[in-house]
Amino acid sequence: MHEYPLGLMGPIIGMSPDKKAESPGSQGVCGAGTLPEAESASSPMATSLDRIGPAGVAGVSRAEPEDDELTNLNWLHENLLQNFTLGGPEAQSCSGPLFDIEGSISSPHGHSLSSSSSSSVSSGSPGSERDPLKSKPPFSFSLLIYMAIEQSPSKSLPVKDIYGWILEHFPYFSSAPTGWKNSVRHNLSLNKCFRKVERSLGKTNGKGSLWCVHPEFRPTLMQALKKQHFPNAHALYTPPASPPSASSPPRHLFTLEQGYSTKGDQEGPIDLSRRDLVVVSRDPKQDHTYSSSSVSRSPQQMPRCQAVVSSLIAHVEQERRGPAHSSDYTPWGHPSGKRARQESRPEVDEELKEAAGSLLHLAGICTSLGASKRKSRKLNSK
DNA sequence: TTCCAGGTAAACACTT
DNA sequence: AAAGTGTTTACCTGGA
Repeated sequence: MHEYPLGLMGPIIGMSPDKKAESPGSQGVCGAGTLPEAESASSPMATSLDRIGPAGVAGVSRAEPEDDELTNLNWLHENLLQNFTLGGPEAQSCSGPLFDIEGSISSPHGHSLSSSSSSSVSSGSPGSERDPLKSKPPFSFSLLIYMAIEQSPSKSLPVKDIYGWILEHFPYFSSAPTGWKNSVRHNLSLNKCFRKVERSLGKTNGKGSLWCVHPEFRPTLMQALKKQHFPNAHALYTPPASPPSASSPPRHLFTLEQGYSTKGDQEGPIDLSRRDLVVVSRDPKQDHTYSSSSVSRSPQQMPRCQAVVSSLIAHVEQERRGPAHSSDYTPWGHPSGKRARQESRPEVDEELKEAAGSLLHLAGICTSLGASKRKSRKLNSK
């Protein structure tokens, strides 16, 4: 019917207002299953999520392993790390302390990210106009939430912790009007990618539920992340295949509907056509577009974003490739971790390959998009 | 011009 | 009662 220009962002935010109607069991699933706060990561829960693929499996060919070289992810990490360094000293200083390769935050509460990056970028001038940390994050709220949840050990976070993660990693929000929290909650509620799981009884510390990422949307979110992460890579990216045409169904739609992208889908050109890097508002109080898909990164911020995103990618990859044990989980505890891995690994590999490819392209790209269109328009209109 | 994604604000209900 | 949380609706903007 229509194509999602983003390739995936379409469905990320509630594509339709009535997500309950679209996924009838979705709420019930989460409602039925409780996620022990501490054990959520290792306690598979019976769920029908992995069976209720919104569109079934018709017409989708499952990914098949490609050549070993491409699916071998060792080179990816090398590439990722190497490319981080291309961003200059900041890249190293940022990517290092942010997360270890497994994606764990090196230290809770702002020390790892905020302080280290601040020292390397802002030179101790908080709120400085040139401080990329105070810049508007180049990610949509969906992706911010996704990153927050993915980075959590239990793959689930209460809203409050999501706030905290965002604040920690994007100090921009610390000085932004509080409306962004509303946006976060709005996203959680509306976005099909996120699911609510109840805290286990007896552990009802704090309000609200835990939120986690719908496993089926993980690839989608991951790809969206990369897309927003390397939106400019299209400048140098030469699609190996013919560009999507109106006659061809949107691949990402398959990806979304399936929950798992296929090799064929992923093998196609990454939709890097999205040029949503327009502006970075330096002053969150002036620009109320807290986060955005229409934001450009300052050159200083790029390595930082790469670090965050790429460590997340590495984190996910690590998880899915790690030794099979009971903690091979999804927040909903897919009944068969083995099966889930079998299905998702090729896909993840594919994504990682794409990410690496994007990074390679990015290596030669110096983000230098023009000034804000949106903001100026906004300001003018106000 | 239209459609859609995303952001924002607000209202409301519920829970702690 | 207050604050936090979750849901829903509406509107706006920008991009395709």
